[in-house]
Amino acid sequence: MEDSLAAAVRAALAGLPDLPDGFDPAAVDVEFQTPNDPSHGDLATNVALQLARPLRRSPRAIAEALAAGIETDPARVAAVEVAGPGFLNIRFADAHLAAGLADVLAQGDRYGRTDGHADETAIVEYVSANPTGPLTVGHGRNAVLGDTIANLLEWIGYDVTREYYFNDAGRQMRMLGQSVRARYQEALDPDTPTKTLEDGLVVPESFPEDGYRGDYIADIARGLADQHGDALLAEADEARFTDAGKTAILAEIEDTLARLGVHHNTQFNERTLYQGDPAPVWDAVDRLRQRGLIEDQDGAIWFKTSELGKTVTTKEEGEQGQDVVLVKSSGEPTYRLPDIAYHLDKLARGFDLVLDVFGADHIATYPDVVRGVRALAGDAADRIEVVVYQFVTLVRAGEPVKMSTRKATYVTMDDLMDEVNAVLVEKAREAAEGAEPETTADAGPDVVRFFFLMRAAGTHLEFDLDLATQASDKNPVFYLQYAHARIASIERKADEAGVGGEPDLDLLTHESEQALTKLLLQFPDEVAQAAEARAPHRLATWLREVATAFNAFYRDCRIVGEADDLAAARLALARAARTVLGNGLAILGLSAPDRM
RNA sequence: GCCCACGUAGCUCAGGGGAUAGAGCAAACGUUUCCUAAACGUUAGGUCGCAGGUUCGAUUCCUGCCGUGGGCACCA
Repeated sequence: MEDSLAAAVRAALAGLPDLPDGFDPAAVDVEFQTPNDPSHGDLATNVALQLARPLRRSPRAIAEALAAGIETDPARVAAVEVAGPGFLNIRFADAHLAAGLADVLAQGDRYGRTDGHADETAIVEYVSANPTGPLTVGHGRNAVLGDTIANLLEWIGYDVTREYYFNDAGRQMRMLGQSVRARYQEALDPDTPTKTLEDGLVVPESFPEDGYRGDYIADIARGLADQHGDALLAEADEARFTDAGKTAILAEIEDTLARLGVHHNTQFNERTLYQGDPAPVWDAVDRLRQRGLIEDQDGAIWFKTSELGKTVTTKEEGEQGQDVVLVKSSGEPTYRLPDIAYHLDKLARGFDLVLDVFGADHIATYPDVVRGVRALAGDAADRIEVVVYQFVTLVRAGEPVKMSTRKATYVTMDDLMDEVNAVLVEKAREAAEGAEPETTADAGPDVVRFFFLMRAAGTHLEFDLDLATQASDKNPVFYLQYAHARIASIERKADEAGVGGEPDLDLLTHESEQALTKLLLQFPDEVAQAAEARAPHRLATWLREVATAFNAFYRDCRIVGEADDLAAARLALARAARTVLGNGLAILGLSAPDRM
């Protein structure tokens, strides 16, 4: 619709007399917006205001000439009006709305999909939590964002691969193994000598200074003790313990993600980057070296990012170039090297879009990785894109909870979902006056998902546990779901009453009917915009408008009990609204209940 | 100190070069003989952090300052 209107505007422009030399009407970018004020029509363009200077004419005069010269399809456009300083306001014809509505119903659960990126592939990397502990609230925001962005990309045509990258090499994994091993010794022999850490925690003497302190470590160790007795004490290194820890923790993470409705197609193990001949990481180093971007110093391997424009500014020395370490003098790579190799791998797999979702703590690190990739893969590095989200601050009893997996001061996603769900079940029980409530579904995931999705990724998210659980029945997710359930209920009632048959959509002339219809027709555009911006919260915000518009329609227009033809038309509109709400909820990864 | 993000109603947040800046919660008052009241309506609430700049037009873009959070290791 907007494309054809833009073409019509350009055609009208071309027909204007006395155009200045060198002015190309075909090159004018005609943009439309939906006015906030319905009296300004259904679509508006400010093209006349923008052309005032190049055409050296008043915007109002341009707008009037365009309005007079534009040719539009009377079946779709009812009026083109000039307003204000020179806006061109376009009003849809009723037939356009009826045709659009029929299209919604025909497409059903595919309505909203567009093919702007058909034949393109994308890989979205998200969660990628190291298997050193349970999934925390911070990981949860990553998981939900990544999963939903992947959904959005699919809806605009991408063939999407959802990947989980495991940092299963390096120091953290060794630390995990040593932590498990220490707890294993303790499990076998309660008299194992202990020490007290800074924060007062009493641990076995062999427990590493910054080991992982959560109870789950002791649980895993106890499992090993039960299964193997003291046979593992003779193990030369901690590999066996690392493995046991990793396996157990991954299984737990998988369960939590499944509960959240988050899935991946592929896993990528960091370890594989060190395997093969040549191993991808060392191959990357060699190739960087060939380009003169490597310098060996103090036994470490440096990446000469200074030659690629990286600078650091200090008060004493001003601005100067800065290099970064790829491999420490210990022989152990920093995160940068495997990350470079990993992204090269993703590009080599041929993806058109390589999207990473990660927390604000990575904000300063990815440019180094991209520099490395660009040095070796050239402009293909442009396909790499990053969605950075700010951390979730958890507030409990008015106090911020500082989260650290290692120190075991964290709230897990499961805890959070359990807590939310428990409160909801309790409320449902009260509402049912002591009887068992009808619904027993786990509401935790929907509430938590929506909470994470309703805000822009880049904003700090304060999650007040007390408030979130206390006010959880006010959570806007229920507003959307309730509207969906309400429509489903109406459809059941209408069915019983025998409402149906081929609807005559031209009967939908009520203000509330038209307002709702216009909103529903925006859905594909809203999805596409949210997807292009990698911004799920836009869809979440917009869906609320749909629910509100439906509630207004519900208030003003009855279905069951009205004349047959009108009832059938309204039922069709209600069904279209349920289609949009249902599809929107599906993209956000939320359930769309038929009753509540 | 340097880098990044954010600063919009009492609170939590949308919006974004354009016409009168929005929503939810909280506050006050209403709506149920009728398809789900988890709903709907009305009222009240604003110097869009501050100061410059660009522009026909800035809350939106740019610069500086202030505030908040995060990052600035041969940690990831």
